[in-house]
Amino acid sequence: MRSYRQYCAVAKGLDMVGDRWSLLIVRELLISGDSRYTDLRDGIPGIATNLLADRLRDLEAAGVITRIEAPPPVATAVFRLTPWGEGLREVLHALGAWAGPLLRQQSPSDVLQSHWLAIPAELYLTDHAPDQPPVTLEVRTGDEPMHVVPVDGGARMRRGAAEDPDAVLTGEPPVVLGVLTGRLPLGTARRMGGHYRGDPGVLRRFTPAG
Amino acid sequence: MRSYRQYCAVAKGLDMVGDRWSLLIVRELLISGDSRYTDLRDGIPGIATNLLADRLRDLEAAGVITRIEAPPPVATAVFRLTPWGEGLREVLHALGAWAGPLLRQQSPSDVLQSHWLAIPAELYLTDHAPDQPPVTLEVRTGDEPMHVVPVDGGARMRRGAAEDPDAVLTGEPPVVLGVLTGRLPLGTARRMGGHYRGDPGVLRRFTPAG
DNA sequence: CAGCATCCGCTTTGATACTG
DNA sequence: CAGTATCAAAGCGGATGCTG
Repeated sequence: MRSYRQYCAVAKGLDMVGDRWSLLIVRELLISGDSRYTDLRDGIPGIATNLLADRLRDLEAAGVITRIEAPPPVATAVFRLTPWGEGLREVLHALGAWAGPLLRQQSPSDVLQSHWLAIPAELYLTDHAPDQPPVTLEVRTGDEPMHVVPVDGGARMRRGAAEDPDAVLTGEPPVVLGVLTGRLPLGTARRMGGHYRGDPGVLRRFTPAG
Repeated sequence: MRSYRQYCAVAKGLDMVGDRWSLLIVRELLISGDSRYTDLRDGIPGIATNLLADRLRDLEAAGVITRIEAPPPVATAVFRLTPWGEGLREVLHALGAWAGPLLRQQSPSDVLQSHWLAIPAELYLTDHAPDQPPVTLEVRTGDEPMHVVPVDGGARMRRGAAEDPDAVLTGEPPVVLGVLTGRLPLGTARRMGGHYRGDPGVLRRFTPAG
């Protein structure tokens, strides 16, 4: 991207990550950690392979990511956020929180990968009972199951099904997201096709307010 | 901008404000409030006039800004952030904070408008003595003077010179910014060409830590 | 003059094909 | 698997022209 050439923090930040696709690459690395080229391509549907290669070069040159070459036994290289690149978490959280209302309806042409929900969900999820034994909430929507677990005072949303979930939340993505963010009471969510099985306390432990 | 077509808060946010120049328009409206077309053009050096018109249309269609038509006595229309658009303040703050280190050196080709400093500065400035009578710190760097005043517990950076400043900070932009963010002690700043006149308590009242 | 719209050369993107 | 190569289409940047 051509620099804005403005001595301004916002403009300088955009010089680094304002290119199309760049922040979505950062999103994938924030959610999934170290990723191979094909992991990134799969996690960012729509990106052209040449642009992915271009952006990875740009982001590495900017110091946002590093390319970790594989250890000798013919493995494959992975990409990782630098500590500075990790600092973009707050930017993506702010942007995700701002754009949250746009997720209330889902366009038919929108692709959904369940792990993307981790960004808006973790913004709202907490652990209201950190001294209690840990519980697991499985979330089923989109292309793969996810599960929420308490992690030192907060909550994290991880990929995959839970081994022995204490509760399971199912439904269309906007409904599931509404429940997780505390915007939709369970009763309303049920009327919208949502489904909850297990101890309601599990949900209350993680979600805001009521 | 072509939509990413991903059911993801970050992607949806970028669909709205990910176009080149869009967030710089928001920056201007956040710092300066209601602005006319030419105010925006002057505050965003480098933007082509047709692109400014395009982006204003897009942002209005997205619900980020509104166009306020002038009152009858032939005035001129102004652009204003909607309440939702104001929510981008947190995004720009996060991005500005992340990109802060990039402002430690100023490239000779960078344009500087002093009011842009308000974003990184206000991130760090507070009012440590809200019950004391208000004081004013004038900041002279770049193309126009600015001044810092306490505003209910926090601090705001406003355009223009102060009427009767209690202290005046002068220097090259990276030095002034270093002092305001608390990164550079005054002694170090002086060695870098910075200049401070007035009660040192005024600076301490606003800046973090020491 | 403020507030655009049009035109044109250039760069970036998107889609697909191909390669080590 | 991890990219590079190619090329049409879209977007950008800069200049200029038009309209109240």
